[in-house]
Amino acid sequence: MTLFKMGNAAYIKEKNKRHILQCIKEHGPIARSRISETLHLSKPTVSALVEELLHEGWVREEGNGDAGQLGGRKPIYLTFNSRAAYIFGVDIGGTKTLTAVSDLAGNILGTREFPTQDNLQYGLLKKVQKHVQELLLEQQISEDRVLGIGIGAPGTTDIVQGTVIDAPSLNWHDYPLQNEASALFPFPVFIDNDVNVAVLGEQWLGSAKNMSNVVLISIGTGIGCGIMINGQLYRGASFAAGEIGYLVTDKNEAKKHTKRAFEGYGFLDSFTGGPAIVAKMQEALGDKAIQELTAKDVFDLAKSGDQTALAVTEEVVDHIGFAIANVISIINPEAVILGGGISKSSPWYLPRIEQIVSEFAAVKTVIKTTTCGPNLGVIGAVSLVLREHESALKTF
Amino acid sequence: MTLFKMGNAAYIKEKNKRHILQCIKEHGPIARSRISETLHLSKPTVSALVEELLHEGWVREEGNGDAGQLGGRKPIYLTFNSRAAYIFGVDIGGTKTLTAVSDLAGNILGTREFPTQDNLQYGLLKKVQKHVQELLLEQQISEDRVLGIGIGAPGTTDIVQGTVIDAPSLNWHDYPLQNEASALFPFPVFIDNDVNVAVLGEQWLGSAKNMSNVVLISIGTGIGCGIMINGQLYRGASFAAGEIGYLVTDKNEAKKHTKRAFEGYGFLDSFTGGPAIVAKMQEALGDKAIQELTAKDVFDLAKSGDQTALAVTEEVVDHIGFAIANVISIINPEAVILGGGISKSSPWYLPRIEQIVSEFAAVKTVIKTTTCGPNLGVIGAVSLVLREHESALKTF
DNA sequence: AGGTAAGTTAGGTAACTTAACTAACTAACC
DNA sequence: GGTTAGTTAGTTAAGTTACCTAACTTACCT
Repeated sequence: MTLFKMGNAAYIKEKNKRHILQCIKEHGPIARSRISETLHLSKPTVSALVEELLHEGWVREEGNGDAGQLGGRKPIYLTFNSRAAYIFGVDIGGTKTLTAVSDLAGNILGTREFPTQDNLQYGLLKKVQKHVQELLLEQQISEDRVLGIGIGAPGTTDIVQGTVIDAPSLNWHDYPLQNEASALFPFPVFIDNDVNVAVLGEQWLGSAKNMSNVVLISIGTGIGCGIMINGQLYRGASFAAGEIGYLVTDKNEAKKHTKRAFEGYGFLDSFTGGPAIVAKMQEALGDKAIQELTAKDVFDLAKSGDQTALAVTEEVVDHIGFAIANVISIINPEAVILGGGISKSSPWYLPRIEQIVSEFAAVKTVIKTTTCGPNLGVIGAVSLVLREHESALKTF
Repeated sequence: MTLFKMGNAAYIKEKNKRHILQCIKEHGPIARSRISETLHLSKPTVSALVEELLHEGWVREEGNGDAGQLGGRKPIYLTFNSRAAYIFGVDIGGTKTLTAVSDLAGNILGTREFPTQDNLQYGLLKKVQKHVQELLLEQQISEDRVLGIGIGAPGTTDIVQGTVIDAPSLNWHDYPLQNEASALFPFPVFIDNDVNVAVLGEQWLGSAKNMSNVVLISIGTGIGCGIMINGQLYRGASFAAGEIGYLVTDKNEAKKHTKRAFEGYGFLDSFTGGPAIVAKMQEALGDKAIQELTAKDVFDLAKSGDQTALAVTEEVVDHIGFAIANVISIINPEAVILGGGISKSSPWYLPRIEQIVSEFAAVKTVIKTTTCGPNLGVIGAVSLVLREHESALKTF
């Protein structure tokens, strides 16, 4: 990839430049003089690098501030130009695929979506490409102003090879997503697992803002978990970190099943997965089985007071609670964020999870729900681009 | 701590110097010219920095190598001088406290030990200090040649405050270990949890050599787990990462107990802890209960074929197996290393654990046992000093 | 001798720093 | 109300440092 260089003067200049840009981004309107103080860089250095940043469009001079009480020249405020470049985020979900453009601050400027399943055969990426072009036109953005496109895929993803190892809902196996996408877009493509992408989003603009160690647990079609450690996404030795669908929360139950029972999915999946919930419910209903039942229906029934549904969902929530407690005992995150489909009805089951966690986890840990809403996936994908993109400073 | 400086020329020089030293350390006897190639630094730069390293004693010129087939000047081989400085490692265990001196390559040059419990009241650190002085004398090492002393403590450790939050076996609660020790030694003191220290050791010189993502599970008095992620120790948001004594592997069993049952220790501890094992065995024996029974006795009995002991230990091993499977599903490490007291009898129960892991964990993962032997603790403590010590280059 | 490789010397460049400057403003005094 | 002193923001100029390239010496092979 990028040439291995480490010790020359250019490296230190770029590093300082990055720091200055970061400082302006974080500390809002700020004067050169203040940057010099906080970053322990000399005033001339800051001025020179800011000059370049101004030229390159990353930064704007935004009017003069007031002078201090004791007098002195007015500071010239610098602000980060979040419109210096644009980023595309794509959230490939089991049901729909969302495409969005955002500025550098994560403001979603426009979105498009289409049903995933209908377009699987014909070329899902072709459709995304169409939406990207529509959004470019709509928002009057020129291609060379786009930093890159981030894609979150619902399955294990090898970000080194750029392939989706396994995404059952899309029937993708070792699908070279990054290569396929790179052929369609004139800017860099970054891909990752949907849960990983979700933590990135939540840690950037959601309820895990600025937390260095945080875990997002997504409960939807399956159960998954994205882990951030030391402010960085942790993917594991073989991109399988956070596969909590395999957690065993009941060893006696587990021993009853043979290996076959879990082929392709884990112990916990067989209790908390959508199909499993429906099956359990049907079994409990016996001859009163309902046609076309979904997991959401079961939860809705439970909420409305149905005793059978309540028993089934309580069991599910219990399993999830213990799984979360186990994650906490191992990872000791600052907070656990709950996301995914079921997180909407969180007020109902959150107390039970909190209770289990407070009783059984090694440390008291805050449990929150996502705050990014339905755009979490695309926001995370955008964040992925910002984090992985090496040269977020190169002139263009 | 160390002054915040990042952008000046001195920084890049030190960085390059470190890289060169690292390169010599790793790639054995190596010529300046080869360093220049592998590190992409110019020959004059390498020569200048090597000159300094020679002066400071970190590096030695070790005879000339042979010239190449096509002729040319013979290379001057450089080797890392592992005797440039020395490090002390202290392993405070529940039963004994080991003190060792090592060189920079991790060679243990001498050790001393004393029973921990007998010296708790009188001043454990005073005794360590005595042993350190003895070793300095014995090995003819002058104080100012010592980089630091690393101490592994059997309990949750706050490495920022430098305190041991809780170490039941020593009756330490918020004990300011680092401060207390710093008062006794004329060189820097570094402290950490015994399990954390153990992974460091195992990753430096043991069976996890050079692995970036690895987990060490220690089964002794309690069960604990040290986690390395991206080549760095991961301690968690509140130094409680890896508290697998709290993992719940049987939610129905867990729900039977009230919170009180686990006060201070976790669900798994209540099945795999020494006292728990003994209690289970006595219960199984009924009126045939044995006086003065220890957990080790139970395992020994099981190994000799005692049916009651076999049943009890099998249950314990099962719990441990599922706990390890859960750790793997969450962390996805390159390998899991088993350590601690019981790891000696590993050939006996390892197959069962491997079976559970292969059946229930999300990914196939190698399970190994420690290879550092009884010195793992002190080697880890030495490694801690090497890793935490910022200025492993400052002249002295 | 001619070729090759290791390591050194000399000169140039690029980035930082400090010190001194200009610019712009407040406060206070005559 | 005008002048002067003090303060802060940002620029200019000179000096430092650590890197690089290019040309060299040393030492060895055939």
